[in-house]
Amino acid sequence: MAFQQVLFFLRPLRRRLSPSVTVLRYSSTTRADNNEAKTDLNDDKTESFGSGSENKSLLDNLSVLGVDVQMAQRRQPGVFRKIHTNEQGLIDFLEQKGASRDIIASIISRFPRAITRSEEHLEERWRLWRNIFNSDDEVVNILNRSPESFFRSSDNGNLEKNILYLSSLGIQPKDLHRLLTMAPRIFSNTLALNRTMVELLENVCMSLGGTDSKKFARTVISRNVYILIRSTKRVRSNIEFLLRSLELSDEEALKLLQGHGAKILDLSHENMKTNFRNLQLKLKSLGCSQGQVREIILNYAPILFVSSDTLNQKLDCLTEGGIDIRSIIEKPKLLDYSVTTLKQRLKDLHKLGYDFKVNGISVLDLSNKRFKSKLDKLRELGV
DNA sequence: AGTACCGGGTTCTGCCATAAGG
DNA sequence: CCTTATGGCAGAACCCGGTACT
Repeated sequence: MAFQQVLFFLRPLRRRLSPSVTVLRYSSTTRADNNEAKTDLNDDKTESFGSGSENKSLLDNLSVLGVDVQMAQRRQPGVFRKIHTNEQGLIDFLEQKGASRDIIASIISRFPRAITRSEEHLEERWRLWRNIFNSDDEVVNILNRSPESFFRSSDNGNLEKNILYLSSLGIQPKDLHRLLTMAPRIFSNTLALNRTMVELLENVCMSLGGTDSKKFARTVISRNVYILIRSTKRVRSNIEFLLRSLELSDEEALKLLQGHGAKILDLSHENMKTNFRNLQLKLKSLGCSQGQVREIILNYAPILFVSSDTLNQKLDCLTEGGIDIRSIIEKPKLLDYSVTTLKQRLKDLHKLGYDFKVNGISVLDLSNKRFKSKLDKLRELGV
């Protein structure tokens, strides 16, 4: 560390800031002054400034870059009382990976502790991420989106173990890529935490009489990449709730959880219950039985993802548009589409005198492109 | 050719609480 | 007391198109 720090201070003054920025934001002191100041402070044997005082040169360096120092200090005050920081190393490192200065400033603003990571640490962590990603650009993108996911943990060994562990479940590189892209926090979880979630899934599988619990866990995780950033408490309550309230047989449960059911396992538990109750009430008001509530969920569980208000609106516009609720229960996937889209389609079809009773409702469940060409064909035939 | 079935893409971070370590 | 590392939480859709089937 000391050696690293010395190198940092002795680094030749490469002017990285554009002159205009320098003029605008950096008036009285120079970089050399700052370095000198820091070198002096380095002789001090303490690791941090006294309570309340902060590293002035660090603040200057960062504000020159365009870091929102106020925000950064509010988020992680401790970083600013440290004597040894590696902000220039981090800046150089990220710049060399293709990050713009704006991105770097934004990263530090949102996760200041990033500047405490050493050169070796950064190199190693980047290397591990790059094993999964195809380019530095992809990594930069994720860092810009979620600096915390990359920088929160200082434990590269754990990161490596996570990758090995997930691979050992049979998760393929393509899916690892999806996991790291969509839920990068997974890789900063401790191995133990990830393992706990996987074991929860495996236990669920075994308790349902499943034979390949690894495959079960792998499938559920691939279906819903957010599972591993949720608490086991949440996922467990959701699974228990679904099994109990739908009175699923083992086979039904295994099928549902490895299919579209996986999508809703990361819902907040209260939300799942609320949406479930609402669906029950709404269907009841439309004259449906409990069995039909079960049926609609088994046909497409992600309708539990739709908030009460939105779901009611969708069902209302469909039933008012002359669609039998029973056909919705059979093909609930069209509830994926927005209220706006559904209304527009109903209007278009109504104009053409489309009869849902004769022709079914699957016409509503098409991509925009397909729906348009379908409309064109109907017009040709009809007129 | 038209339809049914199915799976995938997007971006889901930023904050707080607490344990761990000193 | 301080810090860092880590777990957990809220909030809650919409759409596209490949391909097998008919």
